[in-house]
Amino acid sequence: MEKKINLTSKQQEAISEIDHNLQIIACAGSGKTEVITRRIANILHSKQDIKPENIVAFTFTNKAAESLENRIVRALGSELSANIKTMYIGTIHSFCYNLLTKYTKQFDNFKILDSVKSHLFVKRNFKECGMSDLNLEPYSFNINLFLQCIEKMIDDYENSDNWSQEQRDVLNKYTNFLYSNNYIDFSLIIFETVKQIESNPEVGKYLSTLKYLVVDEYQDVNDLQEKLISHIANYGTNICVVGDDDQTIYQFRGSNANNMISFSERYADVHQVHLDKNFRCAKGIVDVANNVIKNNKRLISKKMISTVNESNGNIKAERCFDEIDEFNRIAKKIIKLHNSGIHYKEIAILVRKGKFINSIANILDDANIPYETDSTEHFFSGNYFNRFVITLQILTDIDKAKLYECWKDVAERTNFNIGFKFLRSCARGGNLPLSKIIRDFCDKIAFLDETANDIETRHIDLDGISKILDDYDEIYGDGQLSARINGVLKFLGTDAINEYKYYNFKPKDPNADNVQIMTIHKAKGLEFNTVFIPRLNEREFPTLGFLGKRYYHVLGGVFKKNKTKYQSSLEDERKLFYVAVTRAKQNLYMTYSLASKAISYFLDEASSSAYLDINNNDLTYNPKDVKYDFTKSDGVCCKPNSKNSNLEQGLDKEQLEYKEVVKYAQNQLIDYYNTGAQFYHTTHTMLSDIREWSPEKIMNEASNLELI
DNA sequence: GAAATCTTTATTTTT
DNA sequence: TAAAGATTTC
Repeated sequence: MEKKINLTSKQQEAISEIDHNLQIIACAGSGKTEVITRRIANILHSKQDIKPENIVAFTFTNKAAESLENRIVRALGSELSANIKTMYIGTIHSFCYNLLTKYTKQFDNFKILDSVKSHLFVKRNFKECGMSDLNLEPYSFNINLFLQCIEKMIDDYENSDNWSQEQRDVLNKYTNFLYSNNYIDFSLIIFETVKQIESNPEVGKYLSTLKYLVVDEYQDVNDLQEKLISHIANYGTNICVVGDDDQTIYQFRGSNANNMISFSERYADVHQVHLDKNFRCAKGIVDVANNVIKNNKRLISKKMISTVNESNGNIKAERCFDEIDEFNRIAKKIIKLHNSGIHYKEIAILVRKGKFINSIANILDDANIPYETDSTEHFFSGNYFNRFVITLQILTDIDKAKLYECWKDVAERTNFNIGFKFLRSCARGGNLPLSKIIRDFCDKIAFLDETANDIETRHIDLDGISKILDDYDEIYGDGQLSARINGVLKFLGTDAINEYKYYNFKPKDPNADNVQIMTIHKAKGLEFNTVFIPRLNEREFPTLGFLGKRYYHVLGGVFKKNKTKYQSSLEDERKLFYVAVTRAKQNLYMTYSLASKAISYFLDEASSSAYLDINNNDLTYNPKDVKYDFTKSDGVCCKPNSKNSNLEQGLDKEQLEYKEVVKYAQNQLIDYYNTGAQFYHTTHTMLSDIREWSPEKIMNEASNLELI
């Protein structure tokens, strides 16, 4: 957000409040980072005894930390920011890691297991980690499920008296085995830090030097993190929390908006400031967002106000045939916008589910629109991934022709021969790290030849595969080469794709002019001139969610009783929609499909805003040209007699079915199937049969009965 | 035509 | 594990 010269009185109030605990309730686009920045600058300017090292600022991500630090440096000027590095600006996790390594003997040279390495570590030592002691059936090898259980137990440790003895044993087994191998995971970092604060006077001494703590994105803090914050507050530290309970979107990780709501009750002497002016979004966009979020039961009442006066913005919703049609229309619209002078990088496509990113990317490829995404699915289906896999295979099964076949378009024959010779020598003996083998091979075949036209992709792909191989070798590096190759090939074939799903292999280039495709979660805190939100159908957004065996099925007991704690509700999905909408400065384009499920509730709710222009009518199609996939889920329609039916009660079967078929028809193939619905009602022909018919047949049958 | 049974398929992600 | 679609059985 550009720097605002004129501060509102509320912003000024927050910046000046440095003597009491402070809660800033900041709506989207309210310039909260600017306020935090200036407040910290204000502290350093007006309190001579406060040094940067007496201030701590928690951010949600490392990226956010970096940008906050840059802004503080700018705000302070060169003299005051000289020892800015002594101020802690970063995530809660790194803060805790620093404390543990600095103030404890036990953890002073521990390594962190991130989610990928945890996976590999547990896979290798599943018995020692206690995995076989939990009943994960029928998924006894679902490591993610096991790790989920561990994480929830750590979060809930306070109540461990209410767990079964077996569960306490499993957690002990897991932590002890990690610690005996000099590893710690992310949940344990905070857990152990809290323990240290409670017991280690050295840590207490350090905390008492902290005079100011600022917590950004406070609405997404979980209970363990909140405990840490309250411990710090006990040392007399001034606490300032900033957040918006309407933007809590990480409840599945334990984000607890109640922390936000009850802050002023739990902390002494709290001053509250509401920043309700949105400097980002045009009036219409704010109106749409307000009209949707008002359907949540909100405990902190507020109403966001747009201060953008130049235009009301363009807010459109469009009905499309299906998913692919939606993405094609988006591509067309992007070309139009770009021709009218909007940069690609000012355009974002925000999706509820990561799985759409790939097919959107393919369509943008076809339309020659440059884009950027950090979905790694793209990496695993990319040009070079499979070649690396084959190259690794060659190490256990020498096949020169096969190898040449896959590299011949990028390698000269002579270079290739040198590379092959090298691979053969690796296969014979030695124990080089796998990433070194691949890198050296690529070196020898001159893979990173600077004249290659896709040189950037080659660099990214080689870095990506190296990272995966290094992660693998960190856990399995002591094995025989052939065992490691077989293991890593298995990992690459199945688990790696899931484990690296949201990992950014590719550093973002801020100067590149690319359309941004990402999940809404990733768009938190960002803004774009134009935002597209596709797939606004029921059970897509809001998503159906909570399927599959979950941690509370495994753990049962108190975990089952409190399962809603991490479950996302309709209200949580609405918050996510709210976040997506408020990323847009000027243009907001939403699409939904006719040929799948019913229209999203949220689009319905948004339509109570006069600014939303819903285009339901321009859908012209020739039934002969359009192939509908009736084998897909039919959304609102399900068999009333089904055991699992979730249809509302209180209607008789016929009413119920008629209601459902009309709803189905309205949402799907309006004209033809509306007729189809009447036909159903009159003749009692099975709905499933009608859905097999062509539109022509329906029209024909219906006219025989004079239904049209 | 209804009921029972079988089959398929299941979010979001930071550190 | 559980929802919902598909298929079979009665």
